[in-house]
Amino acid sequence: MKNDLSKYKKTAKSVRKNQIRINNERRILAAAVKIFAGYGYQGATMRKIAEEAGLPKANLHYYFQTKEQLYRQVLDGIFKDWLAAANTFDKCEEPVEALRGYIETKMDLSRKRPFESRIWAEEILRGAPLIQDQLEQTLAAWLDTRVKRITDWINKGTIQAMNPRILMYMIWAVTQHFADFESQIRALNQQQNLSDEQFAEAKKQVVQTILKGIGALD
Amino acid sequence: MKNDLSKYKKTAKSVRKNQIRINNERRILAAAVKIFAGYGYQGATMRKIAEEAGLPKANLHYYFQTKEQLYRQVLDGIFKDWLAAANTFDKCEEPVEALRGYIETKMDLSRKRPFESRIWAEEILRGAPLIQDQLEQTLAAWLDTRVKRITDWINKGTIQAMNPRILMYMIWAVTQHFADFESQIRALNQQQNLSDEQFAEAKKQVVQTILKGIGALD
DNA sequence: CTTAATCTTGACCGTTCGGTCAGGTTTATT
DNA sequence: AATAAACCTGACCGAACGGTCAAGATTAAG
Repeated sequence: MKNDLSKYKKTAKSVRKNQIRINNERRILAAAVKIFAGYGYQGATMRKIAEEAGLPKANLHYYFQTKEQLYRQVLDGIFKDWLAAANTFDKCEEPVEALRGYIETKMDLSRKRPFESRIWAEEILRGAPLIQDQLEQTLAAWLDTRVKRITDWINKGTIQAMNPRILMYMIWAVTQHFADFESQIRALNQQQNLSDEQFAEAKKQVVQTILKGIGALD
Repeated sequence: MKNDLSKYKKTAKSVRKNQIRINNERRILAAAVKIFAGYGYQGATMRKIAEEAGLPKANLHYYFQTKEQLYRQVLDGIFKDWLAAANTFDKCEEPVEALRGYIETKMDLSRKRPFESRIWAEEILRGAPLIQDQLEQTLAAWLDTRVKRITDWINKGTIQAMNPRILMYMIWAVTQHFADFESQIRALNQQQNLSDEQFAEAKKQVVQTILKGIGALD
């Protein structure tokens, strides 16, 4: 009992795009993430992305008009993941639970999707030329909400007095460091990436240090 | 009673270079720091650096043969500052003193020389193509020494048991975040860079959180 | 003053970049 | 089967890149 969309020809096509388009856009975006993360926006070339995707360069321009548009779509995807990582934070009532969940989620994101973290980092490093608006509006509003929750905890005496914004900056800094500075950590770890065990230890220590540091533990 | 160097013509010239050369190399390096930090290695162009330095492009190639050599000299300068920041750490006997001094020094470095921090960050982000050797040798040895000191503190029971390397990663991550992610912090602070007061507050909270987090305070 | 060394620079070069396009092929619709 | 829409791609383009060079200007040395 499948939906009959035949009578909505054009509408259906714009909503549920051709499978060819869906597949190729996905392939190109995946290749773009890899190349942008590895070389930076300027260092990445359409040719490299095309090679990674296994498509001719001209084909990329058929699906994405310009390099900048392709880059923007990559950034948009990353931004959504960024915000979605806060679900754990919002679900929990107590600071220990909420912050532990958020830190762990951000650490897992660094581990599983380091490319995205590096693209984000480079964009910010360059002064956020393409996502400044989103930072000032969407992210600022997002942060305000969480700051209010943390302020409530402080007022209730569950955690010690502090500046909630600086706490969030610290959490972002530490968790994303394991993706963004991976090559430095590798060089300091006998040229080996952190093993799963080492990363689990790092995650535990990060949670412990921050939670204890704000007086939410012990 | 000044030294007579006239009879050491060539030697003197190679040791104490012409003032013209000294001045121009300094100008070019200062311009390079600014441009590399603002645009990244690939995004920076010799023309932009030349404009910033107020010199013709060909003149840059007279003092620095290639863009890569210029970039290498910039990186070398940053690396030295990086290591020198540990002086405070080494001078102090007690963990609270030593770590507080090191964290504060690194925070001040982020505040006063954000360009250098961003160049370093981008180099690591790209996989440290030019400084991998220095990371694996000089920085690894530097870190080993400090890890031993922290391990001593742990064995003496002055601070709680932990992985000293992860502690250092956390310190680096947080302190450098204030330089590397400055544009993000600005967007979340009513489009204003942190004031001196706000930065001082951040510095205090970072020190407090980390020291308390590792059980060195309270 | 003479001469050698150093410094300066506009013009130029080969390469690579992002992007375009015409014309062919495949897929979907009737 | 016929037509239209969507997809594919080699060849090409102007612009900008890092780098070179020859010839002139300035500085230092004897």
